[in-house]
Amino acid sequence: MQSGNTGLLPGTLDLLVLTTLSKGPAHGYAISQSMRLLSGGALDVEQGSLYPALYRMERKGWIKSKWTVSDTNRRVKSYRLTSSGEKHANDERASWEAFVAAVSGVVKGA
Amino acid sequence: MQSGNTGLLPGTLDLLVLTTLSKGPAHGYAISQSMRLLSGGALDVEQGSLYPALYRMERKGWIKSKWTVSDTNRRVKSYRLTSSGEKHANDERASWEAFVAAVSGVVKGA
DNA sequence: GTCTACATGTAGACCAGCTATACGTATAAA
DNA sequence: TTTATACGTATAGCTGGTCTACATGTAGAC
Repeated sequence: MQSGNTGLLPGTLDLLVLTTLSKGPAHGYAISQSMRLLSGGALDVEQGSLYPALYRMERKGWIKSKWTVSDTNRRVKSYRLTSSGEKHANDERASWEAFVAAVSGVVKGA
Repeated sequence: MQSGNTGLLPGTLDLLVLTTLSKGPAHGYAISQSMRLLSGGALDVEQGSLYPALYRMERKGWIKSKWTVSDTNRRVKSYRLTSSGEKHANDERASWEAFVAAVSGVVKGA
């Protein structure tokens, strides 16, 4: 069961994850926590959304994974941003901002 | 072939259409033009996206259609917002704004 | 010895949106 | 008069990301 998102996530999840990773490598669980924290609790990305997204992005070469041990002493899969991913994140951020501006244009009237 | 949107539309299209209709009844083609105009050309909603969305929303009772004749002397299907649709539009706008704030929180870092 | 938080993973379904195409009309230009 | 173009509605079929729901397992606290 999720709390915050209302079907708006599609298309934004990649940007969210890539941005989070741009602050440094992290594993899946930590990424979801980080997103929840930074969004003030509004964004609650389920595992069933997050993990498939991570695989997808790794397939596309935007991120790379490596098994390590977390500071909580658990085996975790740590992801880091590739340079290709960094570039893609910038593109996505630009698109997102343009889109928000466009929607605002409509919602606020001309 | 579309120009502006990059997969971000899902979840926002309803809000866009309902908001457009909140300014007065309009037919499909006019709605798409209106959205393009108000977004400064950034939003280009294809017929294959718009018309199914209109049916969906009519099924849900948010809008109502009626065949009329446009000022260009053509048979057009004019849509108007119902009170239920108006309420829903407000809810969607609130969700959208909350979501934008949440994403901004992540993208801009805390 | 049990409970909770941590952590990864996947099968299956859902469904909105995209592509592509079809059909048709009013009006103006050639 | 025929052609072109903007106007206008419609739908079949695909794609693909996300959500639901479940399975599995460990570290540390109590």
